[in-house]
Amino acid sequence: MKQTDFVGGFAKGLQVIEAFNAATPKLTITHISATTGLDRATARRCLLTLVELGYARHDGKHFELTPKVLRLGHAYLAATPLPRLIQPHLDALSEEVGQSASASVLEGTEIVYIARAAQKRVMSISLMPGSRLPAWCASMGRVLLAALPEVEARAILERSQLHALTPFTRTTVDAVIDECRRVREQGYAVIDQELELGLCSIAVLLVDARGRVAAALNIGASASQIPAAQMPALYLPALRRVQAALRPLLHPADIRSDSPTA
Amino acid sequence: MKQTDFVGGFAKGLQVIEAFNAATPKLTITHISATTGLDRATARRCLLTLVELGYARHDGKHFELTPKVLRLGHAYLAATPLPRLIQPHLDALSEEVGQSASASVLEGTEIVYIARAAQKRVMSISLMPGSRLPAWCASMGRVLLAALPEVEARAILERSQLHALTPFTRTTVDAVIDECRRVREQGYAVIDQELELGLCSIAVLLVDARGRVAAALNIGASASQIPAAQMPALYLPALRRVQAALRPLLHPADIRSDSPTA
DNA sequence: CATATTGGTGCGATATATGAACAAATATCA
DNA sequence: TGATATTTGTTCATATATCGCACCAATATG
Repeated sequence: MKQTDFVGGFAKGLQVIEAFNAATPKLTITHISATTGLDRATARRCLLTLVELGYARHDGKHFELTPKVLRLGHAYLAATPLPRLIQPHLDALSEEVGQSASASVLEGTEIVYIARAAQKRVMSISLMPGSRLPAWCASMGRVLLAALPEVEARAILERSQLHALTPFTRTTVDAVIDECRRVREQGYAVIDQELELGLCSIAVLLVDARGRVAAALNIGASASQIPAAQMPALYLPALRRVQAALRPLLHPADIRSDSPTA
Repeated sequence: MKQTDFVGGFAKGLQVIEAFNAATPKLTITHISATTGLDRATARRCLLTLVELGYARHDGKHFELTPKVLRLGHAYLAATPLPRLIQPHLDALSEEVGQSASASVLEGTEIVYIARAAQKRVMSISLMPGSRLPAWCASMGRVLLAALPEVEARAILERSQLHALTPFTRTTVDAVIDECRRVREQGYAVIDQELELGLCSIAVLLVDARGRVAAALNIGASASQIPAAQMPALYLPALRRVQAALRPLLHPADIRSDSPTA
């Protein structure tokens, strides 16, 4: 990439948008400047630009995003065949088994939800397209990691913060790699309350006609209701059916995002 | 706003992201240039910047967005109290009545979904946070328009393309304004297959403790299953209950986006 | 009340946008 | 098919706009 083919102001502006999150819904210029590492003057110009375009609001002191920024994320969901292709299958699957079904792709050390059909909620946070979870302790993350060459999976795990989210969480790179081997052999991953107490899930890969990984598919359930050990028997047939139905429909170009290791 | 407080490159880059949509998932430089009105050289620089940052991919010919752009839209959903406040109530409401429940805000001539709890799908398109529908023919749009001063509502309608989406669609500004008056009096809006055949819905406003409009709330159902005429009797009590539960929780600052009339 | 922090401003150095020119690829037509 | 026209992607020079710094004013903090 040539130096002259890069619009610095654009990159900085995107950084500013991403500086907003649950912990910091309303931000001051100085706060943004500190979070992004941008100069205060630059952060201010980006924020005022966002306000001018209607993507943010400013009450004189704090800035906050407006619903208009949803246009941006929605541009992906609307433009990309993959989520739209998968969604109806998720709806049907979710209704058939009476549990939530989701699809996600790997991005860096996290999985990003690209489609979801929710049933009664069992997780503490509500997931939706765009939501992110750490790959190493989510069922879809496990199958996606297992699909990578082991050195790559290991590299991603090394970059992850493997802290225990529950007493059941595997917290070492080797433990997760071992589990990924088993996942690769059996063709699915089961998570038993490693991400959140009371939650278990089962995931499989979605591959295209040429066997290339397009996304992951899962079903989540309440652990008290459906013990993890029973999940393969209960849900694997349905997951396999969706997997088979989607295989010929997935286009090779829909493959994972391969974001730079920034 | 001072000329020097605007980052042109940022604004142009955002235009480029929004140029991607369902009709045009993969775009060439020339296509983007034509859509946005930017010079080919400028469009190219923005696209290469997106690729460099991992928000887009480039196969030598076409550009397409990656799931990473979902981070941007999600920044709003994660950072703003309103959707997170409403979501659990939608989940409960949706489960109680066995139909899909959604919340949206007005943005320009459209409503933007900010939260949703889906049941079995009755619409042809799948809605999710970030999805947009024309305000004038959606139940939530009607209550939001009805809440505006009539001149403002009229101005928005004048800017809308009021074409018939079904044989039942109201297609004149005056007809919609009349309906808005009735909506304002009765405190809810019912749409009977004006947006899509077989789909009807009922909506109410969500207001904060001081009576200011925060969002709209609706329940949608299959028209063959639940005739529109029965919706108020069936669903209004539940909607009113959620409305009342949320009123003290909504903060005045969460109010609608007020995007510039660009 | 003194001090630290924040928001806003002006300016020079530097990076970007622009439109034309060129090259490569693609389409069109005899 | 082969020659020509058209479209597209890329490069370049230069006018222009942005960046980051230093500085000032206003506000918060102790």
